[in-house]
Amino acid sequence: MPGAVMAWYRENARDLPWRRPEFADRYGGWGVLVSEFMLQQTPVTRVIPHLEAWLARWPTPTSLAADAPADAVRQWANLGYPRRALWLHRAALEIRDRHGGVVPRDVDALLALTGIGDYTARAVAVFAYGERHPVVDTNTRRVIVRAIDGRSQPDPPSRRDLDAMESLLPAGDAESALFNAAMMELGATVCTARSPLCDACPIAHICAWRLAGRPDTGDTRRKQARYEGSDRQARGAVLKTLRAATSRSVPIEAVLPDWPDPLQRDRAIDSLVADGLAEASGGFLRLPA
DNA sequence: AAAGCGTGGTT
DNA sequence: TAACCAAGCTT
Repeated sequence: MPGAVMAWYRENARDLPWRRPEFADRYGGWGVLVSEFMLQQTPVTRVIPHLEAWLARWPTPTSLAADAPADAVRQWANLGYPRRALWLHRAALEIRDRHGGVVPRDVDALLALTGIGDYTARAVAVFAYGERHPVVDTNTRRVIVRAIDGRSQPDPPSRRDLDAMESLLPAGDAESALFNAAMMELGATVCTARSPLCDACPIAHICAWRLAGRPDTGDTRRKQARYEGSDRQARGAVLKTLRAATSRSVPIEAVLPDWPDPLQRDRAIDSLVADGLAEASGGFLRLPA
């Protein structure tokens, strides 16, 4: 299977900034690290412009570390999950203080950085430094569960995913990096969650799920909670006003004065402060200095 | 270990 | 239109 997927990838990979040879100098350890933070749960097409702007402003971890977390949260804009901006800033501090300003290539050192888990650590080690590790994201998990297990949707991430991918990995470093990227790409563009394009799939002939008639095998994934009216929506609205504020501090009574549920607004402010995404003092609220 | 965490595009 | 979906991580 790896051979067919890699051959398909060579012909069909999307033209993305970090894949362009002329941008290779921008996508070393730091460029890949920033891109992977942004890509955690945010679609590629929304990430690209923000990624280029971020790297233009902060071309190194040390340059980001020299600015305030508030600057990172503002620059993050509407990418969503703003604590990623906070965590990325924290990781930059850790890289400056523990690694001399150089993004580490060792998976365990990467895992020890704030905001980096099993996926991101291996993605940096493999795509930035060419090491040989299994890189498993939701796309790869979906391809594997369909092709091998014959089911329609993957289970939540687990240690087994890494083992399954490891057993498929080609022997060479460069080949294994290509295969990791190819599996993600196949899941992202062909073996999609909702309407897979099996006619365009390079491994349709050996796919257990397709050969079984694409049964709906049930979905063990968690359902996403309703957003409209949620605390998350309230947090998002509070943070949006803090980001937009021209003066850096906002009187607390001026934050969402007309929010339908004042208790929910207060809860949102408190939780943002608890998360370090906002600071309250003297009746004012602001992004973290 | 299950739940919480943004935002916007697609179906 | 409401639900689904998107290169996950932390507690």
